[in-house]
Amino acid sequence: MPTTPQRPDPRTRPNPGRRSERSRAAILRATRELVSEVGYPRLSIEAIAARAGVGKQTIYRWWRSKGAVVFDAFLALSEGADGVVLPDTGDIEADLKEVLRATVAEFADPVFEAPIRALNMEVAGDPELAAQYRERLAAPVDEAKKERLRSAQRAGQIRADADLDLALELLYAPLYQRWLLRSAPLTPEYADALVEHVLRALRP
Amino acid sequence: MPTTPQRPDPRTRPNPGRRSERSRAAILRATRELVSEVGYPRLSIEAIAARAGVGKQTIYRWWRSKGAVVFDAFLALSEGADGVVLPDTGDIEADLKEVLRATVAEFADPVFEAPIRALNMEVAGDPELAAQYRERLAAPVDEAKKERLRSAQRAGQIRADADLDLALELLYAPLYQRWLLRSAPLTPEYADALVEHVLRALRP
Amino acid sequence: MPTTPQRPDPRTRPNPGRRSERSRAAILRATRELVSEVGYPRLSIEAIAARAGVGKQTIYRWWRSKGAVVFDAFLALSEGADGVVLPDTGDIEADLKEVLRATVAEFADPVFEAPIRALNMEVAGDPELAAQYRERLAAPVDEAKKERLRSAQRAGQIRADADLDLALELLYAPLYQRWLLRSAPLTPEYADALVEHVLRALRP
Amino acid sequence: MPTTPQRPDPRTRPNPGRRSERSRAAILRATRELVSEVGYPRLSIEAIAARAGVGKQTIYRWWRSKGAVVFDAFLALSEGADGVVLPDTGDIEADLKEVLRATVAEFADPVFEAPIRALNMEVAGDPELAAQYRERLAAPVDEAKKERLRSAQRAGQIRADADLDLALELLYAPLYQRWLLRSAPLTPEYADALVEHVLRALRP
DNA sequence: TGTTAATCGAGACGGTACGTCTAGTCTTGGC
DNA sequence: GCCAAGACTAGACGTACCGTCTCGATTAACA
Repeated sequence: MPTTPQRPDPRTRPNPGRRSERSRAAILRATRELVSEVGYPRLSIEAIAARAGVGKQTIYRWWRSKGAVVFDAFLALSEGADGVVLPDTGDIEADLKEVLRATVAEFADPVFEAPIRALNMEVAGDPELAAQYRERLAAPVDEAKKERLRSAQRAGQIRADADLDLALELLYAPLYQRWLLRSAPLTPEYADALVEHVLRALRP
Repeated sequence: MPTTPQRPDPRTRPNPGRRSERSRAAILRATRELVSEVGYPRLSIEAIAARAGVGKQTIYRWWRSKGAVVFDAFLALSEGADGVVLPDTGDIEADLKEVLRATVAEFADPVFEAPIRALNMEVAGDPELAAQYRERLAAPVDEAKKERLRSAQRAGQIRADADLDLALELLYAPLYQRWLLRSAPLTPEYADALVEHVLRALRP
Repeated sequence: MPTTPQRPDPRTRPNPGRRSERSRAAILRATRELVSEVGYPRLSIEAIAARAGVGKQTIYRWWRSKGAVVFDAFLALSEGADGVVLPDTGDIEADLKEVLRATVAEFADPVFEAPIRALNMEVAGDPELAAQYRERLAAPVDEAKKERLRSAQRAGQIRADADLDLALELLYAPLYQRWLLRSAPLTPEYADALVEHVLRALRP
Repeated sequence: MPTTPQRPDPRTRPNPGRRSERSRAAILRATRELVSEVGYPRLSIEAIAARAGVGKQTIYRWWRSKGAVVFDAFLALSEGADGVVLPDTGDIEADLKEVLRATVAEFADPVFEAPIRALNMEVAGDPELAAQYRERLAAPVDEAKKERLRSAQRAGQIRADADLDLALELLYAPLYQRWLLRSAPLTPEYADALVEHVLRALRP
């Protein structure tokens, strides 16, 4: 599904039916492959076009920048995960530890690591992409997380007046920072400690 | 002071006295100017060399990459701030709020914002630079912050067994993340709320 | 008209109609100007591209080397002189003296001298260029000269079994050598003496 | 022995005894090796200095240009051949054929061919070197050749009033031209034909 | 014999140009 | 009118050398 302004929505698409779905898929696929192979900074539009068997203009026609292509390429992967729901065993601490440990594992997996890092670097430098990132990737996941926290509020495990946005940041930002800047090792124990500290701040 | 492997320490420097201090200073100065003028992604080694009145080889001789030059350029600025000491009024909450509000203000200042963002993007993508970053920029400041937290521990305002590294991350990572990804506005009130929440987790 | 292997013939041209005639002409024109201004050894592809308002790649795309560009630049000048015919008054000695005196004059003219010398130095060092030189520049002129010698044979002024290739060399090589190595002054009298000696060797 | 203006003569040498003969020999030796290995156009002063274990300045101090070094390097080889004498069996035709066949063989030997060609290209482009070339390399050999022709004059095999300089050019220039421009194959038969034609022009 | 000044190896310096790569635009011809 | 293909201008990349300029460290002549 389209992401960039040029093609923001399948229903609004300028020339419906004229765009080659074949080319679009080939471009995104080539982009994913190349990011894995050479890394984001060495990725070039030339190489994408060549790999995809596509004219460069076809890329420039539909995407604003290299970052936008990469964004779409990996957005396409996470799409379909729309109905994200976090586990809810009734024990918020156990559930959060599980989720954060999963995140730690994801960050450790080089297959995911490279493109996610690329995406984050690009997002850091491009406010427009950042907005896309929030709307299309972060927001749905964050909403699911907040829903789990609300459930904990109803269960009396978290203060009723807690700022859930801040709570999410307290939970995820330290992990994110360690990963992005490689400032310290990311371990399951770290995830646990993080959850324990944050819950201490959130309990009634 | 030197940062890159090629010139790791003035005392260990390969050919002491042979390197032109004049050129080194001109390069770092030109780099700072150009980052401000055109931004990091549009910064080129060619332009730095031209602006500094220096041969390109002189840059390649002493720095590994564009990122390394930028790093040194801004490192040189923060140097001299070696003996960082945080305010200590005896009230850890008030002191932390002041410090975090100052950080928020710094991130809001476009003069600092652009190069720091550039540096962070570069550090995110280059493990070697990341190590330099931790050692030379982050470590001294973090140590000062931890010293203030230790003082609070002695005053009984923070638990004696608290993990201070984690405490620092809880305080700063959410702020860092909001700034880097522009995921939400950075306000003094946010800084206050952050401090309040984190202290709740750390109190005895 | 094309010279280099990459574009050997307008009819065989790889992508007919794709190459920019405008750029090609600008490049050859700029080359001629620059050879005159700074001389061949100081001629650079960078400068040609800049003067022609052309990307460097456009030069590298269609020519193998600086020498090849220079070759084409001056080949383009002599083209059109395809139907060279030497004077034929019936007196072979007078006619040859006239032609060799003209060659002497040409070598003395600094406007022609510089590029021809550049071309000869390049041809001396590059067998491929040398082949082009023979085919496209030397051959037609040599053929015209041999035709005049054949006419003299028919008139009984030159032996019927004379080796005309050798005859040409005897006539022109001494002149060429004096010019190239500047081993002695080139004068009209020298041209006359040369003709007289060579004809003595060729007469029946 | 010195060649360039900076060191024109051992007796006039500015600081007699100060110059390192060791360095001079190493430079010329390295130059010969490198010309053979990479060819003249790819020869660089940097490489010569590195190979010779010499500072670049030591080369620039004593030679005007790359061409001057190469010139000296190969001049040193032919020196000692001062007292060149051509064979004199009494039969000028046989003797000249032998000498020209030897020249043809020399031009065919790749060991000699490469540096001589390099030297000729350089001499063609540098009038000052050309003068050196004439004085130090060509003159002695030409004098020996003319001496043989004079002997033939005395023997009545060549006209007494023949211009011997022109005679030499008629003999050697065609051969030189064929070799330099690779305009036709150089064979012993060609040498013979050349001698026969030229002698026909010179006989009484 | 010790002084002193030129030469030496070494290599950093400001530069120019190389030949390659990519950006982003434009043009052609096929579908 | 989109598409693949690829030529175009533009300009940065990182490398190779240029010729000049310090640096000490020899080193040879003179004092």
